[in-house]
Amino acid sequence: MTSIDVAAHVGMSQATVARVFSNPEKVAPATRERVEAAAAELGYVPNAIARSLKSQRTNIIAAVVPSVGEYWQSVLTAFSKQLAARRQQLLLFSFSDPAQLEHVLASLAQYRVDGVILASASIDAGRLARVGAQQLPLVAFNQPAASGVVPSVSVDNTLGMRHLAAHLVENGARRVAYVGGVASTSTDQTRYRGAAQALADDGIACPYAEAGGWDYEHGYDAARTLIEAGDLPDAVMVSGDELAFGVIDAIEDRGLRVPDDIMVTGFDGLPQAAWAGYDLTTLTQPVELLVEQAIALLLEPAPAEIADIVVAGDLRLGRTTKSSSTPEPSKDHG
Amino acid sequence: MTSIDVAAHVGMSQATVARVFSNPEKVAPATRERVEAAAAELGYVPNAIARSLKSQRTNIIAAVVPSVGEYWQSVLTAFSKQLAARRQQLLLFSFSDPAQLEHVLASLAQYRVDGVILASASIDAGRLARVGAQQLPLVAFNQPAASGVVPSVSVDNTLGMRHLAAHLVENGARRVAYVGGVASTSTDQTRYRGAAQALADDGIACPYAEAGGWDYEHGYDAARTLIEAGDLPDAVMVSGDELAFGVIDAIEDRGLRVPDDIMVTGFDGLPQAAWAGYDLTTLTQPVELLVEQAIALLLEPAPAEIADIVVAGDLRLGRTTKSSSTPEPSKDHG
DNA sequence: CTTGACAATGACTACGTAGTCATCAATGCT
DNA sequence: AGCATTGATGACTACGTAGTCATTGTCAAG
Repeated sequence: MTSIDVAAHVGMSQATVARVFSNPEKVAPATRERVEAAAAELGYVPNAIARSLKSQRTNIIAAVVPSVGEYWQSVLTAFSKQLAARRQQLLLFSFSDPAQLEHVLASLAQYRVDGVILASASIDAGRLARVGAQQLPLVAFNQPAASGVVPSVSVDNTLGMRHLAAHLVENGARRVAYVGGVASTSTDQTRYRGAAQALADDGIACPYAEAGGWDYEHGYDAARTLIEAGDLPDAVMVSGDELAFGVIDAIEDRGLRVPDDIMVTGFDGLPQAAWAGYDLTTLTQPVELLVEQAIALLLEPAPAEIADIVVAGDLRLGRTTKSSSTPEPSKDHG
Repeated sequence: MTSIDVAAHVGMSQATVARVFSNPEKVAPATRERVEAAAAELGYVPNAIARSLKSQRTNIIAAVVPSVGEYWQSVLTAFSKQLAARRQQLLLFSFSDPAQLEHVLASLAQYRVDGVILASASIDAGRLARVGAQQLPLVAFNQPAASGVVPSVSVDNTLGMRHLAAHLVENGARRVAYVGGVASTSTDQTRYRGAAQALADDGIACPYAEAGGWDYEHGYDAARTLIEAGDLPDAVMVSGDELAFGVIDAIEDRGLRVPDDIMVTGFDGLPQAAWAGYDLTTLTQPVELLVEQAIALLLEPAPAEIADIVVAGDLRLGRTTKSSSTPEPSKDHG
């Protein structure tokens, strides 16, 4: 079924049929109705492939997203929703191993998408620059390393961790440990920096331990190692919520209590953080807002210089830290 | 950059350049190398849009998936991975409200995708039939209602619930309540049927309570209502894992213990079910296998009759039910 | 009644590729 | 040497649409 078939059916030219679907206001109402009726009858639907070839716009945005992790899944959902509202489709390129990225980016290039969202902690600046050198609109999502190299949108990792650290110190933390995800990622680095700096202001050290991944299991294992090493901290700051869930479960499986023995903070603000079973103190990322900014950066005419949008998150207070309303009797001063 | 530009650059015809990228074995090695070198130099990448128009194959599979829910996210991930392995791309159409489906399916029709995966509990048979009437390959994923109407792949809901019910009865359950997700969905109906039938075989009733949704909050609220009504069961069977997490937290928030006071079973086998914090007894869906079957159904030549693949899941025993190794002293017989 | 303006429509073409067929050279065979 | 076979390549075209330009018809102003 093509526009030519419909045209033949109503005895008009293909051009008129095409106009009915692309510029309806340029067609006489009576004509339009006849064409629409015929199209419905014949089951004609415009071919987006052909339209894309002619118009050089696909109305498709590609998202390059890690295939694992609760956080990325929620981001993906937000993108899919907001793009749908803008009549754009989402072509998904997921990868589980950074090594696959080359291949993913190669196959991505074939589809002449209108823009690309690059969301992964594990792309280095060099590769980013190479991708950015191509013509197509691009935005890096939550990748501090991309700042200044390609247009990017991120939550303020450092500020967020500062808030969490301040909250911990206010509520009695004196010995703090940090559990990172993957030390080589800029996300991990900026988050740790925020935590370490804020704690240093209060004269508190913040030893870093790398979990080696961002998932529950890595968090669980890292916490177990930490506990077995003895010399327990009174608070653990964790680089991500999913890791933090593992940390909490490991602590409680060892018979210790959260927050009484050890306080725990996360980062991301996953839906699960609000679940009663965890009720995690964390930094909630304004995902909808971040996504909105990212899409705007892609679809609206780009500014002259490379945009670098950084948005602050919100502190979420849960049961995994003591609340200031029931302050711990402090040891050294009122 | 087009194949014509590359052809001009090496002084050959466009046809030869195109062949290098589509049928390399039909081009002399020397020629191929020259073309490839020129393409790399000029940054030429074949245009998938044009190729699709010409070849009438897009190498794109559309997935219509609800935008909410842990379960669907894991399914989506599996599809994206396995399709990538088959050199297919995934065009994502997500929707949060069944009312959006009409619009989603309409915009889906414009992209001449090679196949469609329809994954949602909330599509009725009538609509399914209408979609199936179109020409394009289609497979319904985990939608019992689709059975016989369109090709479909599902986990065996009824059998799975039978296993769970048997496990409960073996371990002392005598009064069982059922918490469903959305009663009007075929998924909910087939699951409840399995539970009710298996329990009826042992002379146990299984009153159904509808949570009204599939997420944590609905599970929490449903369990709270159940508890407040008094007359507590000794086991609750829940239609989905995410619901079950809410049920567990609600039970424990009321000071009751799982499994000692009330046992809980889920369904799906989400990653979180294995988390130490919940360690849920559930029916693990073989998602990778289901997805593999679904893709095969799409990409391989369809059989004459409408395929209806049903795969059994695996029972996962967690701490939310008592284990038969420590049997409860039975009340009426050995 | 003529002319200019404008609305509605049609003829034509380009978008970039891949498949069909034709052409031509080189090879193997009798 | 003559001929069939094979391999490599080029010319050409179709895929389905949307934009450009030309054509036709209508109407109002002069």
